[in-house]
Amino acid sequence: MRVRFAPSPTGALHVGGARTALYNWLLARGGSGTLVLRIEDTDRERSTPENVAQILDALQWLGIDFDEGPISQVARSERHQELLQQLLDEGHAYRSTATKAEVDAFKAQHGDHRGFRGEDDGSGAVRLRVPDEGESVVHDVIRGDATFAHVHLDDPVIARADGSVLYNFAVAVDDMDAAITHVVRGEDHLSNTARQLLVLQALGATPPIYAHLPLLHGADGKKLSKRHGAASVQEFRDMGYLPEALNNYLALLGWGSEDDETIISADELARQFSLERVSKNPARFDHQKLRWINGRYMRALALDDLTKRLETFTGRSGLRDAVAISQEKMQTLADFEPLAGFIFDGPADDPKAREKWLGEDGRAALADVHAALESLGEFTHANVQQALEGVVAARGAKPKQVFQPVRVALAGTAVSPGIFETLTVLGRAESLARIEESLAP
RNA sequence: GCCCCCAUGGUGUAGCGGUUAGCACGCGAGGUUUUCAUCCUCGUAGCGGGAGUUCGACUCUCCCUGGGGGUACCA
Repeated sequence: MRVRFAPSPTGALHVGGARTALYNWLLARGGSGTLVLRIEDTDRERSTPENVAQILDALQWLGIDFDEGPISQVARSERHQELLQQLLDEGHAYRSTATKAEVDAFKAQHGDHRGFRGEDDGSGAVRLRVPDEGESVVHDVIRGDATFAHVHLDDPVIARADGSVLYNFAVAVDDMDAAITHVVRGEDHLSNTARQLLVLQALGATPPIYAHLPLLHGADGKKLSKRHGAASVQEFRDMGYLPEALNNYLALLGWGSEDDETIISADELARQFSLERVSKNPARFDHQKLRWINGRYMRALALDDLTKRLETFTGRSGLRDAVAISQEKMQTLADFEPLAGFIFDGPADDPKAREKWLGEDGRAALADVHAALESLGEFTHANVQQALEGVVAARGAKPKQVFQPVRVALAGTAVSPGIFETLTVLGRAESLARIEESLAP
């Protein structure tokens, strides 16, 4: 099996593209297949080296590696010219100067049920001759057969007037030359497949097996874009998602395992994945579920691993202790700063929290805590806990009446990791200093 | 306009002629709990509509409706 992922470098890698890449990768890794990466850069206007770099970066971050490539499509233009000339020589294609307006006029004249057929003008763009009779059938592993009657198809332009080839031609040729056995791509290419089949046929080549994946939509059912919070892989990375979580979520968007597992490792996915089980309907991207899955992965990570990722994500260092007491409270890497940033930056400023918990009673409790901690022996979790619980008992208060003022004194907010853990991580001196700060008039 | 594809709760999916329509997220109610989370329990909600085929349709066929894609000298 030889599969390929062929992104167009006209922008960052979209999560839809990431899923396509993932499915191809799973296919290759699940069997003993080969994954080829090809950059579809025939659109010289919109393709940029920066975008290529960005796509490569996104794939690497996701852990999607390839066996061959990246192959630049324009780098193969000599081969494209050769085959283009062959089609011209054999009469499968012709040069036409017909403009869009002329094509429209032709169709208006012949009615809606007649595709455009041009004359050989000897110059202009190259169009592929589509037979009037017959039909092209896309045998799709996921959808079954999709039949396209030739009468409805216009003779497609396969090369510009300057001779540079267009997508539908280049793709067919490159897949053929790379001996691709399975073309797995988005459903937006299904209609184009009929044209590619025609190119392949003119070339006398045997078409690969096709599988068109359902498209990804935003929560509103519209095309997924930045408007929906995030669309590119980099954006998800910046939002604090883990690549393995994103992969896991993406795999499940449009594919269901036979059992009902939700958290599935890449290895297991590769083992189970099959095109036959890919869903036919478009899927809406659900950020909440991604968050939940991400949280699961965050909690399952070894402390050192999570620490490393958070240090990379935040640009901080020495996070281990703070991470240890925050791990089970985070769903994304981005949750760390608001939850535990106070440990390094000092208390946050939350007037409402102070007002609510540092009133007369709160400050009295805080004073008791200060005294208890000051005279405490070793400043360990167990001792700290005992001390605070002692204050609760002595004051005849509810735990929260003592703990929350302490929390606000330390964190500046009413939310933080466990209070005993936080005190322990902060250490006696820092803890007392912050409490004194809150006690000061 | 024309061509193609799709249709199970709010979301992602399982189901592949006979099921109390399963699982997960979300949501709701409880429990655990020092906040927030986590965790546990229970609950909520679905086969778009209409004709057929069949003893029997979520499942097969057709139509409608809805959604999506294509129709570029973009990919």
